[in-house]
Amino acid sequence: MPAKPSGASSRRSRSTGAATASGGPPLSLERIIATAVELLDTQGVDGLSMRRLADRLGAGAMSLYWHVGNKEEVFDLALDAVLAYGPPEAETHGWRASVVHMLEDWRGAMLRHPWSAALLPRRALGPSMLGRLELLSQTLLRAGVADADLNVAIWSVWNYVMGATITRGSFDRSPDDLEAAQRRLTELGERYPSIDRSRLLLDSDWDGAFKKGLDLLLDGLTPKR
Amino acid sequence: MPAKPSGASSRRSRSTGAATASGGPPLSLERIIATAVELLDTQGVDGLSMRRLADRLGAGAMSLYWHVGNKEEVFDLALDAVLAYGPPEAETHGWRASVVHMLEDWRGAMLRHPWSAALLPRRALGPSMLGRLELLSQTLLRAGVADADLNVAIWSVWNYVMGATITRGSFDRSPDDLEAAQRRLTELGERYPSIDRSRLLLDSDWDGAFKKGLDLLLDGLTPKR
DNA sequence: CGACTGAATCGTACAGTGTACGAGTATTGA
DNA sequence: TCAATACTCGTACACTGTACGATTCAGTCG
Repeated sequence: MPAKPSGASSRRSRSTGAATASGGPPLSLERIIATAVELLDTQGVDGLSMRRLADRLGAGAMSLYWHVGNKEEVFDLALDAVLAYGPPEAETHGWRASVVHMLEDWRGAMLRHPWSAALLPRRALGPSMLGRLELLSQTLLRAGVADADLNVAIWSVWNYVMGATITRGSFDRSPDDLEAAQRRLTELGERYPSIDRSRLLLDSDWDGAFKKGLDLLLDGLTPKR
Repeated sequence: MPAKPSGASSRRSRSTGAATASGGPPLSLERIIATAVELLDTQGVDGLSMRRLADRLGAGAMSLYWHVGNKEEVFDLALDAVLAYGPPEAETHGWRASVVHMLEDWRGAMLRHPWSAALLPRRALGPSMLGRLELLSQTLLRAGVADADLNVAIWSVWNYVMGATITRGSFDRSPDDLEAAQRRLTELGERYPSIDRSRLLLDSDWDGAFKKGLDLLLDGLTPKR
């Protein structure tokens, strides 16, 4: 029985060259995850199957299991890859700017990869998310948040970003779909007059609302001086 | 080719009696959905398969498809059943109380059925949710929110409830799991000192934080007098 | 009574899924 | 040259959603 790396160490195929005997470049964790992200981006969560993933890599389905323990691990790694964060080299001015930068980058990443927002809460926190939380935690402390209030503050921010992004992502369907939904609403106008009239499903400045709400939230969470 | 009801009309089995020939009560949309909710509650989203559902109903798998178009419809109907809302008969005092009541009821329902929170953003809005949104909309208008601010206000509240509930639900795993996660964090203490020290993954007064944040949010959204 | 109709149930079959198992191959080190 | 290691992959199994068609049953009409 061979020793699967799966969780740790080796796995890098030094220079085996040779490729997969059918010409393509050799398998590797990096390539697998990159292709998985591609597939997820184009086909959605249900579009990712081990066989399709392997096909796209020019490999047999079972070959993936040398590099990866199971499908869930593919999700975890893809999620973590997409959520990686390197803070900007240019020194940011003040704690507030660095918090806002990280959060908007986070949100941006989830919107670029719409499957990620819905997946994130269902998987354990990976290194990328832990790193972001650590940064957030340190920055809030630096901003003067008391130890006792820290957890509440962190989760408030987390909840805000997740809620806003998941919702927005779910309304990112084609305009046709939305129009259809709104039309259905109008047909039942007697039942839902108010949300029909306000065109709730159609007119929403998501990005503006996000920034505004975030400012308010940060104001409320940090000590007023 | 028989005419499937699936979306409309008939479907009620008048008094066919006879049952399923194997004794159980006859199939019906109500029974199917009720059993689906049971299954989802006990086995989670992945635990619901058409065959298992049919087994539990003492029926053949394909019999379900007389009452339901496909599996997605089962999800939609289960979700809607679980999220139904009848406002309290006792007249509530003021708009604020009625908003808070509806939102806490909503949150309570999602926490009682943990699969629902993660599912809700991925499905179209059903009658129950539309009804809740309509109520929210009318109440906010009554509270003095301007037409132009209405959509932003509604979505802010929605985002808040969704974010808080999805996150809390995802941390509702067994205490053992959480302990393990925290221990892993401590092992990597050098990497994540701050969130390790604050025991972010363990100590969180979700319910208290929810109520507090909601109050703040409503304060910010409604016009100050 | 028999013929007919439509509602409802269900068995079989098919394409697709994740992955356990074990055989196969290529590359390395002794 | 031999053995170990790293890696690939074919086959098989249990399970999924559901298309299709046969079957059963209740009720109505002639």
